[in-house]
Amino acid sequence: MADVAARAGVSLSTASLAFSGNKPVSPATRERVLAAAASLGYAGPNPLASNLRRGRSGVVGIAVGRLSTAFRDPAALPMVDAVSDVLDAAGFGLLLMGDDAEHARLPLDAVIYDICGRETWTSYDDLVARDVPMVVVEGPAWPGTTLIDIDHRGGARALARHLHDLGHRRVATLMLEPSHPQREREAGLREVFPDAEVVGSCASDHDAAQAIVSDYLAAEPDVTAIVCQSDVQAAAVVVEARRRGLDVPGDLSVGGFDGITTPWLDLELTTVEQPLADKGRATAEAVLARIAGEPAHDVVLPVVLRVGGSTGPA
Amino acid sequence: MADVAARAGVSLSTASLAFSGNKPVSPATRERVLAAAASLGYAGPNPLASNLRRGRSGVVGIAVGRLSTAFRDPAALPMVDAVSDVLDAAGFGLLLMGDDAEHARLPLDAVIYDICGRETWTSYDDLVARDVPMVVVEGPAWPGTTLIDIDHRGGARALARHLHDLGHRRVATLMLEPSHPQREREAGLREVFPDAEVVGSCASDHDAAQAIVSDYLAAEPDVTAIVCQSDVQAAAVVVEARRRGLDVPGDLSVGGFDGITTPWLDLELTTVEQPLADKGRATAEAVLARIAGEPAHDVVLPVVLRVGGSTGPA
DNA sequence: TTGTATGCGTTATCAA
DNA sequence: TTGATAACGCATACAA
Repeated sequence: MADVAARAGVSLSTASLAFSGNKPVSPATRERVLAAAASLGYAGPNPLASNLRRGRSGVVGIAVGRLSTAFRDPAALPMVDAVSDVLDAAGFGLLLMGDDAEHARLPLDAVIYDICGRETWTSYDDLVARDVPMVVVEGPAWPGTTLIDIDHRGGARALARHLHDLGHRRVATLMLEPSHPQREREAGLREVFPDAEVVGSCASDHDAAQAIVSDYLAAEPDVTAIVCQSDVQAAAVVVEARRRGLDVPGDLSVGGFDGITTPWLDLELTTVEQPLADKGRATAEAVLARIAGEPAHDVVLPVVLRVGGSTGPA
Repeated sequence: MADVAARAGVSLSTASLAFSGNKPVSPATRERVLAAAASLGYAGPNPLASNLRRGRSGVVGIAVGRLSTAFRDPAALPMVDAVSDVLDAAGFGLLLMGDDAEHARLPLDAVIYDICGRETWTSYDDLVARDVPMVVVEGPAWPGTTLIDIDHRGGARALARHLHDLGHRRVATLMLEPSHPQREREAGLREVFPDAEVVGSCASDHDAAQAIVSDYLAAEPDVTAIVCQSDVQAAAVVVEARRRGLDVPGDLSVGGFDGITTPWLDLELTTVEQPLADKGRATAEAVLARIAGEPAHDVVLPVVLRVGGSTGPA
């Protein structure tokens, strides 16, 4: 930049201003600086130096674990997309993080924990030590973090009531791995069906869910409905039930969670629809606030029951 | 770090070495430095300063466009996962890039273009100007980039021959949007079926594919097989064919591309399996080589035909 | 194995 | 609107 400034006949600081626009520069000077840059093949301020001086990298980490696990469930995508949109607009980029502490050496302005069923993250302590702002999606909230959550319990309760209204009394549930969302949803379910049987628990993965529910249905259980904790699980239950000759919802009602579309099924799932994009936007806004040093309040977003064709009278 | 060094009674450079391990430091000194750091709450070298000094950020961009588009097709995930694994092990992180030029201000050591059907990226010129190494996945290769590709044409040809061997003569193809992979695959198909009819073209998305093929089948075309350019498309064709009362593969054979699993179908697709993880690893290795200033050679990976239950005698 | 000295390329402060 | 100057926090060449 010094060369560019010299070539343009201005000082280094003026050249810097011409690029950053942080203070007014006369159009003529700016023009000369840009021309000098072009003729010297200078592509603009070096991001590394700029980062050091400004104390900011423009990089926000998002901890999702393994991609093929995190994004196997389509419900994860719209949320991350929304985060990305908001951060992009503010000039920040999203860096994918696994859960190893090596990331401590990366220049992160903030970190998002998109919990995905995890309970702990080994990088937490490191980030606290470095004063890196953290935003946690779907809890649990740790000290110093901002929490963006949805109303798991209320959603689960609404779905349970819907089934109860349809006359169901013997209900089972296919759970996610132990986590804050799972515990909250189970609590909501048990407000209506205290004795709901547990089918099993697995990630939000078609194969895993189908295998578990296959074993369960083979034992010819005495239930009229299965409540799942994700639509991917619910779709797997529908597929498996049919494979066993059961009619859905005639013989078995199936409930989901998330509100994604399942185009490969010929019915729409009854599900608890969560505002995925809103969740992402709220997350990104909390991140930006924390980076700016402003306080960020926790958020709990509402969900709505969407009745489809996978549930019917008991 | 100066404070830590003072506290430990060593020089700044020794403290630096104690943290980086780039030169030998006596265990005793190192111990004292680390203890001093702990007692002062110093979490290790500031990444921003370290980055400037070393001329490297540890951040590698990956341009995939919109996440919910790029990762809607499960085939994209294992590849990115493999990239992430290799880069992680080398201390690099993956930053998701859309296609806007704002990313020019981010500290990127290299950029991966995971083409996903795109032909152009607006950030290319900027990155060239900044001398940022670029690796392009599935072409076309631009000047200065390293190309990691698969044998699209050979795979498509093998699938076409398989159908020809089964007696098929009237074959149609459902294409991806215009792109290097699509053109190569079409060329492979036409080596065997020069007159293959075009069903249409769309992204690798279930809904889009099903809509297109629905219109096509409604016209009761005179074909015995449909070759798709992704397994997601192929699954959609199977679903739609059955919805119309056609037996697969009795009335219609369907071929795919990618080699993913489709657990919600009760048959395995006949498909061209590509080495997704190998592709990711090769990509990451090319990135690391280019960052290290070493030459990186282009790569073309082989594919294999995997015969499943979606194709049968004409 | 440790210490001294220098500069990485900016941006911000302040004065002109 | 512009210019002089001082950090930003570290890693390395070199000398000891």
